[in-house]
Amino acid sequence: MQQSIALFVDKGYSATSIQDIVDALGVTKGSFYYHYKSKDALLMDIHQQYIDELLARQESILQGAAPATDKLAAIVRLLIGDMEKQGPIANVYFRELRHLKEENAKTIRAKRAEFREQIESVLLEGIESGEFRKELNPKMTAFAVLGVTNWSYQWFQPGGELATDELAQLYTDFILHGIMPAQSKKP
Amino acid sequence: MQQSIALFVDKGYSATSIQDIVDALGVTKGSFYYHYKSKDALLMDIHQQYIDELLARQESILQGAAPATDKLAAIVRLLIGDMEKQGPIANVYFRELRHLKEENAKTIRAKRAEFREQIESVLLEGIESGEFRKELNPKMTAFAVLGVTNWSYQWFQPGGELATDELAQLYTDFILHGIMPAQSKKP
Amino acid sequence: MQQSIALFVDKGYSATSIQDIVDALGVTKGSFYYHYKSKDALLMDIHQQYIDELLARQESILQGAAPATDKLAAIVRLLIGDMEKQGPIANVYFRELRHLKEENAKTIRAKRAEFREQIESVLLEGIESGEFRKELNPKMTAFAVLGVTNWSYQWFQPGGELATDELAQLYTDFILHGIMPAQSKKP
Amino acid sequence: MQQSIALFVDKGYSATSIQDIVDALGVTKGSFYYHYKSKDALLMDIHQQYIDELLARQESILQGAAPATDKLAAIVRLLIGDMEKQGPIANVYFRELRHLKEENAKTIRAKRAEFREQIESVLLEGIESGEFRKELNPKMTAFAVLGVTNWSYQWFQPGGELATDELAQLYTDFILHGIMPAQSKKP
DNA sequence: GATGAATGAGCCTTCATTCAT
DNA sequence: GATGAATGAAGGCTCATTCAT
Repeated sequence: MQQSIALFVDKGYSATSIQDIVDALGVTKGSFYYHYKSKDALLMDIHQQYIDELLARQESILQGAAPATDKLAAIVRLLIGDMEKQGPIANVYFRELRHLKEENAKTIRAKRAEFREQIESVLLEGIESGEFRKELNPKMTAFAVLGVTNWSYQWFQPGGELATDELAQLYTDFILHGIMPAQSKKP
Repeated sequence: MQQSIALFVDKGYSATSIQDIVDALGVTKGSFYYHYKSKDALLMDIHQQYIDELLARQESILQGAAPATDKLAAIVRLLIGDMEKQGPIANVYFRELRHLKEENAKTIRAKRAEFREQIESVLLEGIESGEFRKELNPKMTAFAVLGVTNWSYQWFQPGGELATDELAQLYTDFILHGIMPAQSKKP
Repeated sequence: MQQSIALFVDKGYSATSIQDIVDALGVTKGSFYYHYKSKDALLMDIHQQYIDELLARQESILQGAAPATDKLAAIVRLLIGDMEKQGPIANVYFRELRHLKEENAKTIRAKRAEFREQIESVLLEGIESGEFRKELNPKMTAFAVLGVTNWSYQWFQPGGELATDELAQLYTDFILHGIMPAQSKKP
Repeated sequence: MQQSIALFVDKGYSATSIQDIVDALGVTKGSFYYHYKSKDALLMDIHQQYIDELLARQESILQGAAPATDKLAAIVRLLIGDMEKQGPIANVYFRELRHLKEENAKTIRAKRAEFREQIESVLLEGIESGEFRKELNPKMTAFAVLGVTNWSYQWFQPGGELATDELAQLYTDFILHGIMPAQSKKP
């Protein structure tokens, strides 16, 4: 799975052949099909593993009694924070959904929506508590947050000019400024 | 080209065959190769057409003498504003770069960087003029802006609950709040 | 199609690969798939061509005003008479039905039943006219007739000790003796 | 073997994989190869078991001192009589000979010929004793008998409108009428 | 401008078989 | 007796591309 993720990141799912994968591992195609039912099943496994972990960690953030501001910051850190380890798998997750067969895609899309709706509910919480601006559209703002974080998987190079922690900090800042009322900015 | 873009959006470049394209048009493969040298050349044409128009329109925004705030808002509108017409081509542009052959990819990556750097320069302008917060990292902020806008191509459905104009307005708001100092917020 | 029939006769449908077929023709696989949608489609074509011709010729036999005895004899000659030309295709037809996909198999089974029922109707005609024995079970007798004729495709070698005409004569004789009343045998 | 026969009947030898067989049994492929040297060996076992029993039973029919008419009737009953139990194996036997490797096929073909020649000899016996018509060609008539009986394996459904006993009776009748002189028909 | 036919490479998948455990 | 893992060959099919007409 590790190897296949690396290849999918590099060339895309469709353009990566089973032969590419098994060559990278030094095994044979027959062996691949002993462990996976199909190329599609492999892609599904990748998707499921990523989103399931993400949802689990999001839930543990939501269960706490922290203010919405802190919860949102934690979610941003969750998404960006371990890009080093999760970067490749996330990359596949964000790009290759359409190559799942419809039946599987439906499952993943549902979990994807769930994740986004949890962000919406944190935003709503913050709006009601007065932490966030009243005029925000929670749904669109959730998409904006996801845009900022997820887009970084397209360009961020771990080990480049910025550490992931620093990026997470910058973006938390940017997002919180974007949604908090003018007078209540953190010092 | 229109048809091929629609198919690339739907199934991805690799998973779309020339046969798919010509079937959708009711012509034959031979005919395709009369007009395009290769599948790759078609993809390059799509990329070039999109980025060239974007750069041209960005330039005309930059040439004005407006404040940085207005310029940035104009760029956001440029990216989101005509999603109805440009949505599909943008979708291909954002997803299929990796399938260009290296030589072509280099060209596009250069223009892509140019576009981003122009946003950086607007941000810098705003920081210097005091319109934007001093502590911003212009490069990372440029990526954040692009994240917010470009990500919308992944989920936005024209004709859904929100018009593109409204989305552009919401996101301009979100972004400007994110980068302007607390005390100078627009009313 | 000729070549593929020969190969199917020799090795069976499943054991004959597309490669086998195109090798025998000196073309390439791509070429095969330009002309046939699938291996299954080729098999269907073979079935359809055989049964359609058979049904057409059977119909022209039935339309005449001849006595049932003559009609039945004509059908036996129809089945055995041109084994030289039709032998191979008939062989495939009798053996490979199960490899058609269900949808196609249904079509062929229907035509097959039609052919048999026409034989039944000739038998019934003969029974009513007193040409054939009253106690015959028309359906089972139709199957018996088909057994005698069709089985010969499994062992008959054209150019062997007997000409097809002679075989047709022998079998017409055998069958008519089998179904006519004792007293009315032909001299 | 039971399971494999059922699968061969359903899909054909070539189209049935070892995996299919072991799946149906709930064991693993390794286990199959502990019991059978190869797929071909399994097919040979099936053939051998069927023809050996048939030959043995035929021999016991032939050893009696009954008239040819009775012997022939007994052989017809032998072939059709226990179609319920023997149907599936006979089906494989009649269809899959060509998938034996040449060396094995030769053995089976020899036994097959032997069985047929025994029928020929009964026919000859009957012709000489005056039970059967003088002008019969014993070889072709033997094939006709086998056609009537063996073809029934292609369409007969135990538990359908007719019992196997009744079918055997009908076909004995048909065949004997077909070969006996007009004046000596049974009452 | 367009077509029909062909090609060779490559694709995903399945196969019969082997073998260490 | 049985299993799990592997293998190399082959299978059906699709692909981007070419080219004579």
